[in-house]
Amino acid sequence: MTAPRRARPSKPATIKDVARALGISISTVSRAMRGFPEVNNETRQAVLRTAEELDYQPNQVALSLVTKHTHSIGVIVPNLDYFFATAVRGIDELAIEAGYTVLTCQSNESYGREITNTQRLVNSRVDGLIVSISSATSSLDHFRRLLQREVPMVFFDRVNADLEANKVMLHNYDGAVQAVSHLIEQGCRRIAYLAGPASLSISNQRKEGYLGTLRQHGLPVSDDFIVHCEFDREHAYRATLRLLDGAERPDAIFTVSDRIAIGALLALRERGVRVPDDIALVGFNDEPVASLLTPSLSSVAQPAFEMGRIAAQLFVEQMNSDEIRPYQTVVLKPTLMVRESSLRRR
Amino acid sequence: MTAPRRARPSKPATIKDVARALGISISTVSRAMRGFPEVNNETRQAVLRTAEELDYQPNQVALSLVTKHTHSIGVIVPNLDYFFATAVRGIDELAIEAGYTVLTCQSNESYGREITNTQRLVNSRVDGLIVSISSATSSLDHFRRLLQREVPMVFFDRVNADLEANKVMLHNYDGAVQAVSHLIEQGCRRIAYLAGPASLSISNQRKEGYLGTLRQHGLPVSDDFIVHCEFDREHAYRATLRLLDGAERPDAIFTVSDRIAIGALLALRERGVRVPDDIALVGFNDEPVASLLTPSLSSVAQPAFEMGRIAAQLFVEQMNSDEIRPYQTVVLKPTLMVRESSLRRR
DNA sequence: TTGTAGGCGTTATCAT
DNA sequence: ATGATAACGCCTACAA
Repeated sequence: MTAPRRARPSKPATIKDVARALGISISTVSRAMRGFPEVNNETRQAVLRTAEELDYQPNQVALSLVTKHTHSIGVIVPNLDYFFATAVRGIDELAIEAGYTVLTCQSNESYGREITNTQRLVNSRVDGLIVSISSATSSLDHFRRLLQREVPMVFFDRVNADLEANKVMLHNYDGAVQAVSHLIEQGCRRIAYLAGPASLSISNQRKEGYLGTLRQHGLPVSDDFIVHCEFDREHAYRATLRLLDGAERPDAIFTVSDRIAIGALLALRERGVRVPDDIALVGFNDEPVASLLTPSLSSVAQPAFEMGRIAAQLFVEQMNSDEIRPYQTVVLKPTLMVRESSLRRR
Repeated sequence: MTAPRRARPSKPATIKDVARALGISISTVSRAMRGFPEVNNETRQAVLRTAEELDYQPNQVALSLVTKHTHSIGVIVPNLDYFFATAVRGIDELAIEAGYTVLTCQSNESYGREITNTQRLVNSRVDGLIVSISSATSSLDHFRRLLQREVPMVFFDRVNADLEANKVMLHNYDGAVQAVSHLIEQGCRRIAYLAGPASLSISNQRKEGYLGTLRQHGLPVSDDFIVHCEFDREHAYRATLRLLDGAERPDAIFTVSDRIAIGALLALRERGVRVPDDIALVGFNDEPVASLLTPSLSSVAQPAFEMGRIAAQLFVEQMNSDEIRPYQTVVLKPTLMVRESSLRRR
């Protein structure tokens, strides 16, 4: 009785193995593999056949060491919720077309993890980075260092104004304007804003849009109507309860994301507040869940997939041009999806 | 007027730069950096300081070429929906603890993309792969080749019985048993199964559980009550309409996933079928959306995060042991979450 | 304790 | 048309 044995593992064939098998030099193999015109046709055939037989695949690691390119893009996102998963698909799609492999890491909304991810990816010599900044990120030095080295970088969605780099983002201000204008049209006058972490550009840009719209319509603004909370259903739930227990009760809530809107909805349900009659509600992101809620949730849609594609597009362009090009900021248009949660029958 | 100029990009420092700056050899630097005991303390200090100043980070690509290890795991998933995103987080978490970087690729349920992803990751010399098989995958040769080379591989969720490798999966049969038994308890007798693609193990294992339970209760089984469709709301919607228009109408539907259950729910709503009174409904995966639907959706929960962690655990164990170990299959327990969609008031 | 030389798999340069 | 050789950045003998 012999011990169970698996097929003997064979190390991957190298260019040397192919050369030796044919009794020729590795340079010829290299040239044949890459389709250089100068190599004799019969030689080429022989090389290709032997490579096939030996299942020879060029070692990308060795190649990268020489060329300084890995044909890979490191992507760092705070999480993989619906929005980011969709954006990553967009990045992925264009990247593949352009011959790049996408390596996705999650920072988990952690500053430390973001730094670790950044460093590991860079040390693994990805050709560059596409990043959406974590909500906990307090300093941008880890990115600045790379930008200084001209490592190609594109930021998307959660960008920072101080960073000189290519960016793709939503016109967050306009998204808020659409949402709040709509609520005002529906007769709402005391509109609250359930914001995300104060550190995030998207939180604040949407806040500006919210404030601007209120002012434009001559509506009062109050700090009590602006509540910050984490991107998390539970936090949103509690924040909403605080809002309901405040001195003045709002007649509408605009939230920075659908996930937060859901937390709000649960709180409202529990308190027996009718939506939209007592309090109208508008979310942000237009996740598929929005249309499935009862009442269905009005939400500001953003083109996540396209945002990803464009980010990858900018990245590839930056890679391919050796001249120094000015940084671009692409701003995408939001679209308000009106549903039951904000439609008042009059 | 001069053209705008950015700070001059500096190439990353190499071990040579550090050595040269100190007038010592690179081997000493190498040893000092890695904390070898034999190196003189003053030398070590000097090296560390200079490395810091020059911002020297070892080039992982060069390192990999020597060591044959990249300390990275390639993960291939069909998509990044809630289940897979959660599982990837689980993989990520354990991998980071163990010092690995996770590179996630989506096959987009495409056989070709799965092959491409596999090849690219392997050519980039990831240390191994953690895979959930795409629904379109028709041959497993691309994986078999790697297994033969003893490339560490772990399959999860969508596994294949013919593959000799480590696996983590749900007890799908039991999940179906729980769901169907529950429906029978609720008085349902004509229970239909809305299955996913027939090529998938999870579809079929759940089908076996469904059939087994019906037989055990002496309930008739009928092919008309088993409908396959893509993992997609739209397909599920149409499949449900077909089901409703069949000769005999079911009084319950068990679905292979929540996404499909949602498609079914929309079809039922549109036809004015009351859930659960006319037709009870049970989904699979227990996505967060399940509890938010109206009626809230009963669903078989699976520990996605834990599944990911265990997959990574198996991977790391396989990496760290040089003896040939038998392949393991870890089977996790499902839990039925009962909600309104299947609870009949009697 | 430190330095030298060879090698990892590939490409590029210069010969032949 | 093909081959030899240096180089990429690092590690691991082995030598000093």
